[in-house]
Amino acid sequence: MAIVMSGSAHDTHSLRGLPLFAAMGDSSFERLAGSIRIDNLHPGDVLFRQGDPAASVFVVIEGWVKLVRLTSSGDEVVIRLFTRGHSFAETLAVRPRVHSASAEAASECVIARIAAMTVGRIAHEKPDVALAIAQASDASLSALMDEIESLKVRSADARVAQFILSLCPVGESSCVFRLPFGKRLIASYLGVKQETLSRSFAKLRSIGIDIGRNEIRVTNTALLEAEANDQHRSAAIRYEIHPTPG
Amino acid sequence: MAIVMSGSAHDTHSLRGLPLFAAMGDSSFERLAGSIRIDNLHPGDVLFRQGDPAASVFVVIEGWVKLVRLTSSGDEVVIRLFTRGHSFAETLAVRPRVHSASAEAASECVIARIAAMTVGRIAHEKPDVALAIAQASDASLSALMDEIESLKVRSADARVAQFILSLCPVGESSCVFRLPFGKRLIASYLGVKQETLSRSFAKLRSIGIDIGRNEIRVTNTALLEAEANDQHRSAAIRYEIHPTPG
DNA sequence: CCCTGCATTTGAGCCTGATCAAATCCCCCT
DNA sequence: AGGGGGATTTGATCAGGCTCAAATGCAGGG
Repeated sequence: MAIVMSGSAHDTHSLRGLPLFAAMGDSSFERLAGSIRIDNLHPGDVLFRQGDPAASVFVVIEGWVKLVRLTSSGDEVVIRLFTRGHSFAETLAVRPRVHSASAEAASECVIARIAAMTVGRIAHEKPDVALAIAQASDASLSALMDEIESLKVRSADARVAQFILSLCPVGESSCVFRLPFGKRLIASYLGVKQETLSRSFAKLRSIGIDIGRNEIRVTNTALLEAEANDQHRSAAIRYEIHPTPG
Repeated sequence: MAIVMSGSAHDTHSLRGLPLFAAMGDSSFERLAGSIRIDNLHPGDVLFRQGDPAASVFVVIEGWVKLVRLTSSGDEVVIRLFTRGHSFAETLAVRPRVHSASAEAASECVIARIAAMTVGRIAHEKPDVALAIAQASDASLSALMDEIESLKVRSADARVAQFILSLCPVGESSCVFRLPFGKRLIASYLGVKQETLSRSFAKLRSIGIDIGRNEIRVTNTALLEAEANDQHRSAAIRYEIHPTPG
């Protein structure tokens, strides 16, 4: 389970498969590999804070990292959750800049970290590295767009269902797993209050989703999927309901 | 006003200042310059559709372009609005992919377009081009994060105020300008219904913001800013309100 | 100048999700 | 086993924003 600190051969090999690294050539990866530092983090450990100058590029190997912003009114909003394979702060390696959000471990986790300067220097020489960065940020872009779409058109219940669904292993019609982090965090990520989240969970129980303190049991993924797509209110067909008027 | 079609010297010079191009070196820009095509678009003109394979990289020179997604239930959500200087679909030049959203002119506009293959080819040789792409996508990332934050914590009224504010020229304490596009679009971008938007506008009238059919008159930017930050409900101080309990 | 069609506004009522408050439940420590 | 203390649930109520529906305003065509 635990991955050894300091890049051993085994680490290096498993990193190679993660999107950011998979997108670059062998020689680029080799050059980078020597500078990769592996860290084990505990929930709450801070990777960087909003306003800090960017110092590293990160890749999540195991566990979860939350990206949060402090609002002017003092509360924190979760912008995004990163897990296995996700990289972040990659684009900041390109040109020294300040982080526009804070990152913090949301669970026990293992992350790879490379000094931004190193990545930047190599990226300036090897286009494939720069392109890998661009590719990774494209993935982020898509993820954020999904989130925006969700926030704009889906109900809180649907977002909750969608989130649980995203935690289920793909292809399984039923599954049991544990929540990787607290419900407080889930609520903030989904943009709802904790009480609302709790009530949402309660509703899900009626379609065979059982949410305990730390454990989730899904008996039928298909039902969950339907819920995530807002079945019930707003039937899909809205236009063409008028019998030819003229 | 109109910029000449087909890259004349003048075009090239003005393009150079736009973020995407400003971030690359002279020689890279020169190579790209020959492949830039300038297009004049009318509202509704489609640049690409969700699902299309990416063919070009775009930069808005003048006017507005909307990035929209079709939801499973058939209605369209505006994900983002691009205007002067914004580039999009840059990251797709890196590795041929499919667009995850559609882009369409939201007003009369002028855009620069470069074949994705050309950009991709050059980016593979010249790191500064790849880096310029990464930088541009970082800007997009920030913008999307702003939007997410806004959707999660701000009220509809605050978002509306914020939007109007974003249209005001910076540094002016009062201004008059016209809406670049319809209110229907604004509503969808802000994630509210048209009726709600209309009522929001009505409220703004009480603080000196007059919204006509096409024209907006702002008498005091500061008031607008306060509104955008959700002044009134939820006063900033929430903690430490208990007189020492023990 | 009137008419028609569309965009926007306004009204009334409802529903989702927030708020405030209290009750439980768990985990962990002693 | 007993007792915190935080996390979660539940209840009651409120309000922001949506829905349905109708009125009004504006622009182009005849």
